Amino acid sequence: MYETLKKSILFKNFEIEDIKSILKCMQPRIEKFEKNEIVFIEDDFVSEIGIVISGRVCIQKTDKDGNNVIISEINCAEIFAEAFVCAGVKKIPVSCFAQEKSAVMFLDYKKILYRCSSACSFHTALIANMLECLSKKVLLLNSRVNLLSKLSIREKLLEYLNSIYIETNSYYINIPYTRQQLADFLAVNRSALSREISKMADEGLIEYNGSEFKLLYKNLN
Amino acid sequence: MYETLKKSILFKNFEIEDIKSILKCMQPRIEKFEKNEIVFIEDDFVSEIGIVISGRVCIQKTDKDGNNVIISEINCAEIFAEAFVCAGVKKIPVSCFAQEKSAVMFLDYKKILYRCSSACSFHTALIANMLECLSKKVLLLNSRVNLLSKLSIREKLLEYLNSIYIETNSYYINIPYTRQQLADFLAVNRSALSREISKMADEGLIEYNGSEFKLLYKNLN
DNA sequence: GATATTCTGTTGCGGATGCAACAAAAACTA
DNA sequence: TAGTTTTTGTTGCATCCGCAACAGAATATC
Repeated sequence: MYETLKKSILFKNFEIEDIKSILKCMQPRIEKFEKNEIVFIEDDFVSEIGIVISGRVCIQKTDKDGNNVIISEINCAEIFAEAFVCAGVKKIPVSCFAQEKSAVMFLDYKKILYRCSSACSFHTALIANMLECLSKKVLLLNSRVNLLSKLSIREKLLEYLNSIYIETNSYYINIPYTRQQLADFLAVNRSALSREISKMADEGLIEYNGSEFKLLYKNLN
Repeated sequence: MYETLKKSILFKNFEIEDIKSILKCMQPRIEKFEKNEIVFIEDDFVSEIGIVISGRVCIQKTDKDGNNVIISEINCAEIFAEAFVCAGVKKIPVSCFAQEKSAVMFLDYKKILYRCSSACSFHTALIANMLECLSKKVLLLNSRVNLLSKLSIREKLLEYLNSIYIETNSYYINIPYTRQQLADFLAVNRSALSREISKMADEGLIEYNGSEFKLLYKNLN
């Protein structure tokens, strides 16, 4: 667990021993979730920051027509709910589900922000890391806005695949979503997405098999 | 100017005298812009946080097909570019234009983050405010993702008008955008937006005149 | 105040996509 | 393994919306 925490941005530049003593002071709550289990749901009162210790969770929102949107995927060592807690929002406007069997550590945000006697020396570094977390989340959401503002399903999908390509630098992409989830992420209809994917395969832009994609158009230029 | 700064979240809980001494230490750069003038443009090297002293600027992005998206509007006393600077992004992936005649103060982010001899006592409070700025921006972008994930122009527009209604608690809404800008904000085609707006007026949902809207559906329930 | 420019609404057209229904494939369960 | 459930791809239909073109209104420029 400490190895995972050490990888998280929140504990960047901390040694495992440091993390241990900070946690001793913060008295985090650790909770385990089965696949598809609710971590929290819209309108819950959330006052703690979540850190994924193992597994993977997903932030999403369902509107009154039943349309579901995946806002972001939170992987191991990543943190979530920090912006709402940090901004003092009580009733959280999104839901969170475990995508697979997961463990989550919850930290009281106030204990990060305000000095306590023993964690005092780590305090400043923790806050600097918190700034980094938040600003990275802003960047993530910026790219999300960028994707969602594309007009066609094809453009959205290419934008998404491209972002993974840039991250991994590989033509072979394995996405962490089912078709329905991918549709929810791109904010499009599932069957229309399937249709577009197979059309793109017909045109020789991509090859695919379930959640595995190969980018062919990347070879062209 | 100091009155404006005092209103900004970054200088929350500061007295004007405090702000003056902080600024003396930070040596900000103040620049003036005419309407539609470029504040910065995509791929510029940006290392300073912007605060709008007067007027209004707009963060947007144009893709390779020439489609323009308005990411956010930055009003007087609000700050911008902070997330990119804070996250250490050098080449900024968005552009910024003055929406009207404006003045912008640019602050070196490092001088906020790292203590200097004279501003030392204000340092902690500044960073706490910075956290608030960033978390509020995350919330803003979250609602933006929520809006853009709506399927139809009508839903997007209603989502937008509703958010303003909640903010102002008034049926009478005056939006800060031209039609083209509203279309860019909702990520839809301008003429299709105009069509939908007049259709909604035909159906008695709204009344409008240019950028003035009256919500009629709000009276129904 | 005259002219030029920009903004807005309107409309026809065609294509993209949401939706529903269904069948095949895959994954899960007992 | 057999049966059940979930996931995925396919297709027809209807409609929404992007696009282009244009005209009138509003605004800016001189």
